[in-house]
Amino acid sequence: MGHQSIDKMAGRHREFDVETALSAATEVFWTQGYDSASMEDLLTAMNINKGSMYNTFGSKRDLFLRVLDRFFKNAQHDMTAKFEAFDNPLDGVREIFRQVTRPADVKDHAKGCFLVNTLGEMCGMDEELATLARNKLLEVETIYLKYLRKGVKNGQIRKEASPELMAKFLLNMWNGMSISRRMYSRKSLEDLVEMQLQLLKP
Amino acid sequence: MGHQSIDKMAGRHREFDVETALSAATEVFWTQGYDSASMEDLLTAMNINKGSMYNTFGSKRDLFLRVLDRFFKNAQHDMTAKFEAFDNPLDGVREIFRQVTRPADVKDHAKGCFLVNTLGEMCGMDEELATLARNKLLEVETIYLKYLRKGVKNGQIRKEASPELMAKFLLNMWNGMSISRRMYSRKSLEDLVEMQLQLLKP
DNA sequence: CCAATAATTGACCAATCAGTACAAAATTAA
DNA sequence: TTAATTTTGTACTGATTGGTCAATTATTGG
Repeated sequence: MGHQSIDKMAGRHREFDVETALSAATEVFWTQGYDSASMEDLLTAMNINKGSMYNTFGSKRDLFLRVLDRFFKNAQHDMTAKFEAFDNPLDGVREIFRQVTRPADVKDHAKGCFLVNTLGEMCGMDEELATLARNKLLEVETIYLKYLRKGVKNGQIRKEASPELMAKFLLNMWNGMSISRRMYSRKSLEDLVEMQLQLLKP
Repeated sequence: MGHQSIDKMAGRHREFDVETALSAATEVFWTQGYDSASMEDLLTAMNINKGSMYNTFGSKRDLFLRVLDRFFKNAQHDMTAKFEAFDNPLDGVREIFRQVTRPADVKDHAKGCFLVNTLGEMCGMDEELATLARNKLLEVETIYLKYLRKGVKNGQIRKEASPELMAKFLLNMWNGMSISRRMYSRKSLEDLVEMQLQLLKP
């Protein structure tokens, strides 16, 4: 069966690029959610046929798992890169939340955060998928924690509050903004970020 | 056709209580979301037949509109009552967020906030329903604003920040906690509330 | 008692859902 | 060239979707 490397393998070659297809599928799942995204929507976006999809990915659910995993790994890298680009973790946080206040495409506001959406859709419905999304969000929290600790040491982050709680606070802020961006102007979102960041300053 | 008062009306009487049925439908829509809630799920919970439902409410969508409206009016009353029960608006806010940190039923954590869920599910998919949920959340914001202003006058709320921004902040906090309650312990949620409430204190 | 009206019931409907089956096409190893 | 293997394309499947319809039942006013 499928999922093999292309070299030294008998049989017809795959005609589509898996990464490109996963990227297209991500867009569909992200904008529509898991349930509302139909196989027809997905196949049209991925520009492949049913046979190719089931042969390569297994099922709609398996495709979603691949998409979710790939999305998270990218997010993890982006986030870490943003923290590493600044000496002060506060600036890293600002840069991360710039995705929310000033997204590349204005349409991104309606999409929100893919992990938050998935947790919201699946919690109480499909605990396996909910747990997957929840654990990835908790990994985001541990990234916050790492750089907050560094900032506390350097006197850039207040040391009166525990880094653990401040990390949870940042994730809660992210969760909130993932919803609030669907209702507020850029100015309000920016004001909201700066106001809340006060809680991290020494 | 239907929707009439019971007195002075020819024809068979309705055998079910509309409020009870709406309450049951609310539970289904709240836990499953609009799309995932099937007519079968709804009819089972409401304990009525298809004909009765379509005769009384019109369609799945119309039923949802009734449910959403009824839910919001109840929430509006509860919220106002909680603010009115305390002299200090900070205590009103604490009482409102107690729904999140200490819900009547632990299962409520998975349900989150019905308005937040609806905005999340519908934004980018069904703008009419999204706008409905968004506007109701914005009405929640104006309730916060009213009592924050009162608190500023009484010296209970800090006057350095604008009440408008603080109201947005509270709604953002609500949005965030509606997601975060699906991943954090009661203790963490309570710490999160108290930490963030610092931003409102004089 | 009868006509009008309205709620209930369950059978029915077309559309859509995720998923399968299988033949045709393309590729490698022998 | 041939056998083995894999991908592709499409027709098909059974289940479920929201919604309709008409017969039945219950009620009111005349």
